[in-house]
Parts: sequence; C-alpha cells; structure tokens
Amino acid sequence: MKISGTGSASRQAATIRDVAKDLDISVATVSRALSKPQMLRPATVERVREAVERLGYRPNLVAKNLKLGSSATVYVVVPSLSPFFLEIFRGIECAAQELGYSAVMGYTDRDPVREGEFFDQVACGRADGVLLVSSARVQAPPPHKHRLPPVVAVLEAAEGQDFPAVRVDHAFAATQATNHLIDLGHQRIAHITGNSRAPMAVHRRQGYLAALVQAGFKGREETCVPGEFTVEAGEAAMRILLARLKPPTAVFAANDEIAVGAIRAIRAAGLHVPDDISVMGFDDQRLAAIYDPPLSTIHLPTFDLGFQAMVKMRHILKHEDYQHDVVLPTHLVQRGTTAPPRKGL
Amino acid sequence: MKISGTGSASRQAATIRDVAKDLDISVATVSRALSKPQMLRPATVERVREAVERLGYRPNLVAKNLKLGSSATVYVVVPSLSPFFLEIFRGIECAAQELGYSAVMGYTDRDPVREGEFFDQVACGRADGVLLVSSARVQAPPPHKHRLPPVVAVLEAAEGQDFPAVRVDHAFAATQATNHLIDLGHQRIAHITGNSRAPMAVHRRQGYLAALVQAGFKGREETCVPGEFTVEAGEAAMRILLARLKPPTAVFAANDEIAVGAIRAIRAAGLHVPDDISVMGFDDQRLAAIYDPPLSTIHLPTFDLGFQAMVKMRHILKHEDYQHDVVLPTHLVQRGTTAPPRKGL
DNA sequence: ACGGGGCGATCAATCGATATATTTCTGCTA
DNA sequence: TAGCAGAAATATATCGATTGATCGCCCCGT
Repeated sequence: MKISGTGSASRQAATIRDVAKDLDISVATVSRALSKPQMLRPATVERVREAVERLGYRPNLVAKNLKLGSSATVYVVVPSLSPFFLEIFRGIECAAQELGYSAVMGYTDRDPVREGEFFDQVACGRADGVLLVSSARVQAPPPHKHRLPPVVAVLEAAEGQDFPAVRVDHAFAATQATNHLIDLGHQRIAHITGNSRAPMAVHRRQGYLAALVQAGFKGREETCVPGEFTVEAGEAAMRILLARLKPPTAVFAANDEIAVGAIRAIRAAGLHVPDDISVMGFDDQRLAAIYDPPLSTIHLPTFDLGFQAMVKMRHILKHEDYQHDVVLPTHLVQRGTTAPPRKGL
Repeated sequence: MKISGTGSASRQAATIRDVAKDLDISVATVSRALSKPQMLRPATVERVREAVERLGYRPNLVAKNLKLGSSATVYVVVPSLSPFFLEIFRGIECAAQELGYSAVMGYTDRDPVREGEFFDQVACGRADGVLLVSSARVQAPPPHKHRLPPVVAVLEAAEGQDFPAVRVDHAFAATQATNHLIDLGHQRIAHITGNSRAPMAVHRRQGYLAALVQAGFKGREETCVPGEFTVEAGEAAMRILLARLKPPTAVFAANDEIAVGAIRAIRAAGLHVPDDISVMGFDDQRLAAIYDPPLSTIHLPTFDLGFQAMVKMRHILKHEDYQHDVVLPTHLVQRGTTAPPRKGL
C-alpha cells in the first residue's frame, strides 16, 4: 500500500458544451458539425473541427447511446473461454469491426441463469443483440414478458428456440468422420462424446451412430461420455475404452482436445497411433495441425461461422432481409492419426 | 434472402416511468425502492418489487452510466487474440465478476493507433479504465490533452509510461530458463526470440544473454529473431539454426508456441528431442502440458496476473491505496524436452 | 418597399435513471 | 387541539448528446 497514483485529478473530459462555449455557438451546431456537416457552412464546420481538436473533445458514447437507443454493440455468449470459441469470436469481431460494431465476449459455463443475464444486458440497453455460440438450452418461455432481443445462433441451432442461425451440420460431419474410419477398414469404432449438455455433442453422436447403422454395423454401444470437451476428460474416457475386453481399433473423438487426451492415454498404455489405434478428431482447432502426430479431423470454418453470424446480425438490426438458417460446409482433413487397422485384429 | 424474423416488434422494454405510472407513484420512489430500500416503507418496496417483476422491468444501464458517470466496465487490451492472452483475460474476468465489473476484451495487433482507440473509448465514457496487457509502446505524450484514464499494465510494464503494473520479471525468468540448460551441461545454447515489438521479447532475450555472460560464456550471437510468437515462426527460425555449421545442442524459445515450432523443425530434420537437442519453452501455456513430449518451460501465473490486475484496477477506481508495481513469481517446470547433451558433442 | 424562400444556426424537448431539495404525511407530545 | 419532528414520497434538475421545430437574416423578385 503505497503511492496513490493519479490522486484525484478530475476525470472530466471536455463535453460538447465546452466546445460550444469555447466558440460561443450552440451545442446543436457543434453536434451537427460533427454528424451532418453538409447542413452547415463549411467555415463553421472548420471552426468546430479545430476547437474539437484543440480541446481534445470526444463525444460521450454513453450519452449518444441513450439518446439513440442503440449501442452499436453485440454480446457474444460462449459456454466457456476456450481457444475454439476464441476463433469464432475472432471472426465475429472482425466483421463487427468492418460494420462499425463492437463485440463483447462473455461466458456462461452453460449456466442458463448466466445466459439469461446476457439477455438482460441487452434489455438494459448495453447491447443491441446477442450472438449465442453453442448455447445451452435457452429457457423456452423467456423469463420475463419483455420480448427477446435479436439473437443469432452460431455454430449450432439453439435448442427449443427458432433463432436465426449460422451453423454447421454436426451430425453430417460426424458421419463423414465415422465413414472415414469405416472406409479405412475399421470394425470396432468407438466414440467419445463431449459435454452432453451441449446439443452439438448429441448431434455428433447421432451422426456417428447413423454412419454405423448405414454401414450395416449393429449399433453396438461403443460410446463413452466424458462430460467435458477437454484433454483430461478424453484421457479418462480412453482409459475406460482400453480396459474393455476388446478395445476399439479406432476412436472418433467429439473434438480435438478429447482426441489429444485419447492419444495420450493410448500412448500411456504402450500403444501407438495410428498403428494400433486410429484417432479421429473434430473441429480442426489450431492444436490439431501442430500436434505430433497431427490430427486427422473434421474442419469447421470457425472464422467464417463468426463472421457470417455477425453480418446476419447486422441485417437483423437494420431490419433487412436475411436467410434464416445458414449451414456452412465442413470437410475431412486427413493427417497423421488415422490409418487402416492392423491386420489380424 | 427470405423471412424477416421478428419483423418490427417495438424493442421498447419497460422503463422506470412505466413502473411508476403503473403504481401511480413517482419515478423517484421506484428508483429508491430499488437502490435504497431502507429509506422506504417496506410495503411500498414490496409493491414496487411486484410491479417490476410483473412488467419485466430492467433498469437501463446506459442511462444509469450516464447519470453516474461510470460504467462499471473495464477494457482489456491485448495485442492479439491468442489462448495465452485468453488465460490472462480469464483471470481478469473472474475478478471483475466478483467485484461487480464487466471486462471487455479488445485487441490491437500491436498497432498504437488501435491502442489509442481504446483509450478513447474510456474518454467516451464506455469504460472506467484500461488493462493494458503486454502493450506495444504507448505514445508517451498522450495524443490529446485530455488526461489518460486509469491504466494498469499487465504481464509487463508499459514502455515509456509509469503505469501501475502487475507483471513478472521476464528477464529473470529467462535467466532461470537458460541456467536450467546450462546446468544440464549444454554449451551451445541458442535463443529464439519473439516479436521484437513486444518489450517482453526483448527482456527475455536480455535475461538469456545475462545467463550466458554470468556462466562465463562468450555472449556469442546465437539468437534468432522470428518476429512472431507463433509455431510457424518458431519452425522457420529453428530451420535456420539447424542449417548452421555447428547447430546448438539446446534451444530456449521465447514462448511455448515457438518451442513447438522448433520441435517440429528438429523432427523434420530427423533429430530427436531431447536426445539430440533440448528445447525450453516459456509461459507454460496449456499446450505445453499436453504436447508430446510435454514441454519443459517457465510457468507464468497467467490467471493470477489477470486477477490481481483487476483487483488493483478496482483500488485505483475507488481511489484506494495500492502498490504501484507488483511482481509475481515464476518457476521452472521441467518436463520432457530438456536433457543433458549427447556425450561427445 | 414589402413579402417570401432558403440557408444557417438556435431552442428546447428528449432518452432513462439518479439525487438533491422540497413537500406531504405521520404520529406524538404539551 | 395545536405544534412539530421525523419519516415517506414527490418534484425537478441533471448527466451529454441528438433532433425536430423555430427563428433570424440575407437576398431577390415584383
């Protein structure tokens, strides 16, 4: 406890009134000079510009928001602060920048209550809309009677609500992933799912099962549910699979982190990837490309997902037309963790 | 271009006036019932509570901010949107939550202009302060005459400004890292630096050089400057080092990503880590623990750095005393990428 | 010389909430 | 019953900007 920095220097910046007073004109004129210069005599505009510069005046955005009833800000609600969601946020932020909005990120731990808080923020005038990334289920009947703010679902459709969405087809992509393993000749293919509170974890599992059925496998229950999209959870789940009488020859993990965890467990058991067991990831996070060995995975257009979601949000905010549901393509990326099964297994 | 979602439903939520009108009392009473209930008759407070609930009223924070002149929000300015900075942000966000603030993240690409924009945001009343994470150099004389907002430097001191800081001693930590390699018996220790526009990259290099000098090495120029804190840059830099006549037997990378890049390059050259070449990381990002092999590195208390910075910011905002400069400890984490050099090298 | 027509600038209401100053309402004492 | 203290509620100015309505002025036509 030492020096008290700036002390109490009045944090008061120059207001529009100061500028007006300085030039001995009205605040309205100053405001107009700044927002609609063509309505004023050029000489006046210039005088205002000079004074603004000289006094270091910055319009108070809070006041502006209050008056205009919009904040040019959107909230990006993610279930957790992870690199994966960060990538999506990056796309959103990039589009926001271009369109003159700011994007603010908040996370919810998949807690519906905390999710609700963000909607309140909008109701409070702090933001104009919400980009809901991989939402937990939004309470179907909104808690209060005030109508829901503009919402765009990103990455997956929100459960129980028909929000406009920019997403991918998780089930189809999971089928792609599983088919890849089937095509390689695998017979015992397990799946490690993600957090079951995330609808996309469910959809990925459905896609996996669909692929098995389609290929004529008895949809045996080879699935492991770790409850988290993390390395640690993947590791634990894989250990369980390895302890089985006949361990799988291939594993499809619900995301790349889980895949990495699985690989660690496999190696810890003295086995090799992909020679002994193939591992398929999902998401194509940065991690997938740089891991050793690099992960075979399903590429998700994270940046675009975010970017397009923000563009759509702008359309909604401006009351322009937009496409309700946009599904972006995914594709298989084969790298070093998948191969045909060992012969004789 | 299809359905126009909600159409034009008036987005007008209930205001304090609506509540007052509903109960036929004054807005002042409603405001008091919500903020200072003890000043009112309990029965009145209860009636207000009920009406608030029934109408779904939420106080407009924008209006509140305007009136109160504070936003209970801080901006977190990071040079880039990376998992590393995300960790720090997580700490900030956690403290902010506890203290009743919101934290907003923005990034600058180390562009002083964009950095300035965030300061403007504060001048505009959007935020009460700025947490500057690993800043580029802040323009020493603030661009406009309006005084600087409250600032806390995080991770490293801001160059050219004496902002309060919560940071680590990068040079010392780098010396720790280098000494570890020296203690293992390495004689040719190279260093791959990070972005030279980041002061911390410079400090880490200084710490590295200091360790060499201290150990009696001729401070030969074994350094590589890739200009980025990324895997790709690390990979390229390592290739350059490997192309030398006498490649190093150990490499100290300025962060974990660079270290991973270096490992990839080493493996691509048919060599092994740590048998042929030891690699030392820095930061102890999540990646370091899960990579294969797991990285030896210097642990940085990222979460705490953020958390404590936010706590300090609160003190500043409340005009309470605080310690100007806080230096958090770092420590060596030895994992699987460092070992004694091959004999006979 | 008088009455538009326009342009340029100003007045004043407004956004929604807070807080100070003030008024109204209690209840209690003399 | 009058008087008054203290509690409870109200009226209103305010935060800083925007904007529709209004005003003043200059110029021009008739």
